[in-house]
Amino acid sequence: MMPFSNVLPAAFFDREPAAIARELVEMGALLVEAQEGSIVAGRIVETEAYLTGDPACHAYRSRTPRNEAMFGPPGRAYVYSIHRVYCFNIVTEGEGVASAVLVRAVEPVAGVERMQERRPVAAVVDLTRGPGKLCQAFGIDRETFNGWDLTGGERLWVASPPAARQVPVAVSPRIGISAGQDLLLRFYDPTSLFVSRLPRQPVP
DNA sequence: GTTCGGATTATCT
DNA sequence: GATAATCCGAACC
Repeated sequence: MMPFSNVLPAAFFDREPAAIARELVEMGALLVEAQEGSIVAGRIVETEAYLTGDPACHAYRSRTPRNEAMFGPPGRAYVYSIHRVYCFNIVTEGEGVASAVLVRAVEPVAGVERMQERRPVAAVVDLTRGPGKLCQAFGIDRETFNGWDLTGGERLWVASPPAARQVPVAVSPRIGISAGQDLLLRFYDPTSLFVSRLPRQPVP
């Protein structure tokens, strides 16, 4: 049996995105990329939710070719490029509702050598700590994977872990946005070395 | 057609 | 922590 085959179904993603973002970290969900002869997997340790009516959401202003995938059914991928880098999101809620969960970091579980082929860096921690980095390590690009059905268990999917677990979850504002900074929609495992940024120090 | 800015990263101090 | 790199997409004219 193929490892990491407990594929999360569309129903899991047909819910409010903040709850999904939190649960993916809490349950230790796995992001899996497989082709013949190779498999790459990582535990999701950092996510952000982007909601409808949220000024930081790409679909806040209007429906455009760029954000089209976010309006699709739950459990699809929304991949976009920024500063010449790809970011990977999972579309949430029903078709026609534009919301998503951004996966910002994973902790490698399998296929480190394959990741290093795609992203030659000295330190393993630099393979997948950050949204652009993990896309490179997993071979995720917009052309192939924007709109990809992640619930089919083919090529790229999200799985629940082989053994149930409860990961601690910390909450903070989202990273790198100018609007919606007051919302606490970033979720991460505070014990993971693969989280992209430590919490900002409180301002006195 | 032109302008503007970004859900980042690498590299510098 | 600060900043340059760098280019695509969206908005506006």
